[in-house]
Amino acid sequence: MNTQDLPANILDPNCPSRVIFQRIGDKWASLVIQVLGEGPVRFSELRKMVSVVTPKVLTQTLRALERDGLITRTVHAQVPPRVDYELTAMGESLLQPLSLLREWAESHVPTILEARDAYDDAQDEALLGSPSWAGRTGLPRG
Amino acid sequence: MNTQDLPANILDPNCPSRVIFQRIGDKWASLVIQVLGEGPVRFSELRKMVSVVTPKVLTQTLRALERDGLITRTVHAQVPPRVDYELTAMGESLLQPLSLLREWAESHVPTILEARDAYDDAQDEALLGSPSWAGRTGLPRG
DNA sequence: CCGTATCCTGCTTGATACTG
DNA sequence: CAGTATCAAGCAGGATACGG
Repeated sequence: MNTQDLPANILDPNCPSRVIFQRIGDKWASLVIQVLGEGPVRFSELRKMVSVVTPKVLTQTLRALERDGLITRTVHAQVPPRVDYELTAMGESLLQPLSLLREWAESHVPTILEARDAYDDAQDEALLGSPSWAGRTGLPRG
Repeated sequence: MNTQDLPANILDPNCPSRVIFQRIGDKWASLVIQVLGEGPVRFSELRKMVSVVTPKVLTQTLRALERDGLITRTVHAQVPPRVDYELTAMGESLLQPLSLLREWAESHVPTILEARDAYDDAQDEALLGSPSWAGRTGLPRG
């Protein structure tokens, strides 16, 4: 497998590479990964850190990540049950590309938000033809 | 704006950075971006390259990317209509983090697929207690 | 050629309640 | 504490048909 593969495969929805993109886009998965990037965390802690996600959804997320070999689940046989989740080596290796993406996001999100506002304004004007009425938002572009 | 922001914001589902992750996870958006990375492409070409996606869905994807300021839409007033889509500067800047992610995916996907298989096998055995029967049929739990 | 208009379906997400 | 079970809602994605 070389990295010079023709671009045809990345256009194939069946391309397994897509599974990663799915995980990234998953509402909670990427959050969990980044939290676990700082060390093992137990279930209840995870729930608290990731703004009160319901246990069902968190479990689904964790199971999916475990199935993909990105995290491990360790059950401590104790009277008060304790389960720790931790990144695997592969999971940790995902931290870097994820970080890069997060950095890109943080630095470009303001521009994106402005672009959306401008786009929506343009749509409004196109529909009405008369932008005489005062702008919706107090945020002019530029 | 430093990059040392407390990790609290990345855990907030309201954090605007999430919009990028959503786009990445979008079924067609990241594909379109990577296709457009090689130059402007017109609508029908895009449809062919990205394995026959329906026009509605492709339009949705393109509109969303345009609204975010990641691509531009250029209409050529011709007898046979011609519309070209092209990455903006910001869109191009997304190419690199995206590429990194794709490379990570391509190099780890085999391991992930193995992990999934192992996980599913373990589940089957846990349920049955007797893995004597030959390998799965490919369909876990009809 | 480049879309829009409808209608439809499955999956993701979640609220709520219950168990070892 | 760490989940599972059940039910319900919303929305992304898509099939099909039609319009500028």
